[in-house]
Amino acid sequence: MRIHDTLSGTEKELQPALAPDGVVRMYVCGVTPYSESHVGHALHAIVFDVLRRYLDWRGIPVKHVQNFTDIDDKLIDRAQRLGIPMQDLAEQNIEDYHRQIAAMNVLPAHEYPKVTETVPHIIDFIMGLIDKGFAYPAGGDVYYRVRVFGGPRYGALSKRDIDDLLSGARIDPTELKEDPLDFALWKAAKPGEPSWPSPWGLGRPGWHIECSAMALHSLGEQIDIHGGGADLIFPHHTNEIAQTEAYTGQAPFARIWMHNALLQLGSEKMSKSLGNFVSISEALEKYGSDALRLFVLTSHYRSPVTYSDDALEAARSGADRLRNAAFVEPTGDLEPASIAGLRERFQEAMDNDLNTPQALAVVFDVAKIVNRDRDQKKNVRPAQALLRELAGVLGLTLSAPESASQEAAPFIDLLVALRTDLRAAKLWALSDRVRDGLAELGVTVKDGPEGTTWTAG
RNA sequence: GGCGCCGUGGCCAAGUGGCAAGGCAGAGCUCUGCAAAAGCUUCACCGCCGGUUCGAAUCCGGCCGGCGCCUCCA
Repeated sequence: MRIHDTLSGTEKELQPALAPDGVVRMYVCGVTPYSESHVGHALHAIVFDVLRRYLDWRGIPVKHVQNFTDIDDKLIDRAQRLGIPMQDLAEQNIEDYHRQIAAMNVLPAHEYPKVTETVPHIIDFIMGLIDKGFAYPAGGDVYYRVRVFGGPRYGALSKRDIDDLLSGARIDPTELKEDPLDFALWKAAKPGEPSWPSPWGLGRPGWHIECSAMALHSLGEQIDIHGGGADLIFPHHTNEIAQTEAYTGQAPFARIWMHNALLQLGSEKMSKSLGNFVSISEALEKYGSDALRLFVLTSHYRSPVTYSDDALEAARSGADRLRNAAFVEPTGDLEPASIAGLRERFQEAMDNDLNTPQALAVVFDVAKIVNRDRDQKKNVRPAQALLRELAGVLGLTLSAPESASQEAAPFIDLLVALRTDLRAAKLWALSDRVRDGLAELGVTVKDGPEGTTWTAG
């Protein structure tokens, strides 16, 4: 398959994998767990989950590593304000993250490294950079020499000129940088901050070094795919390239840099620091997992999407349509309609830089065939099986609505049976009263040629 | 200021040289006691202007209108 690579600006063929075992090495930058996850993180998780599922489906083995940056300025600030240890706060939010992505049917990564568990590797990494002249200690800090790495090479990912960056460089008079462009690999501890011993005294890792160290140790010197949100292109991924390529002497660090566009809310980017976010749990409660996924996947991962209730409701209706088709009673036995070519169309779309909107169009086409076969008394099983298979690659569950309660089911069955008798007696007013009453309680009753069915939820 | 992106039917969104996928919403019909679900039919010439080409939504130039990033951020 082909995936757009941010560094070259072109689509690149994914295979063959770099590693001799043929396993695709995929490192995805995860979250800084200082607060609840929002739907922007959901989009990110869904995009890489779909890539992962698709590779699985194609039989391409993949190792997916996603980190938690659990040492961070905001984490420290917030923990201090709450009066709890930084690690406790991080763990709470990491647990929340795992819960939310599980609720979205996101497959867990194979590894979830944390900075707090990587500090020794990070220190080794920084020492290596110092040895090679790419980094220098100053005070209790250690900085990376951007200009030694090289301007054009440093600006390549973000397509910027190093001298333009200079104007935006953050200048903190307490830092002892040789050059304003240099960035911190290690920060000396301030009073009250969590810290770790190092050759440069007590301190903690800077923001970018953890990912370089984790990727190196979990996946190796060169990897196939490095992913993350588009907001990480600069400075985070830019600095990762500088660190890793300087340390290993190997280039490129990642064959494909894959970035998802950011989710917008109204016209503003949804962001934790802007405080304008919708949490994942909120969205899931309102619309459900399949609707959220459908919303994300109806646009291409590199196009920004705007979160809105209208869009989510439309997605929910679409999800209902797919689910209905998946639950059509497979009673027909005439020769089924041909589904030839649909699987290929799906694969072609996905191969083309994960074109999920086109892939979804195929899924909807399959749903249409299911419904048509049903209406024509044909065997719907082949189309239905394909529907479930392809929807599954996209991580859609198409699961039946949650039954209100198992205890209620026999009573609902009884009411529905009673209503069937009323209908047989053509007592329409009474039968409608039963249906309306059940509807108010959240139970939908449908009369079909094969009898009456009901769903709750 | 620098870099980049976008403008396709009522809404969302693919398509990036050969008569415009899909979803949601709407209309008509079919089925149905009614309803729901479903099927069939119907609904766009692609921001504006110019150019290249046998042919452009798709390439080039200009204009108008949105937006993102530029060291907190998926």
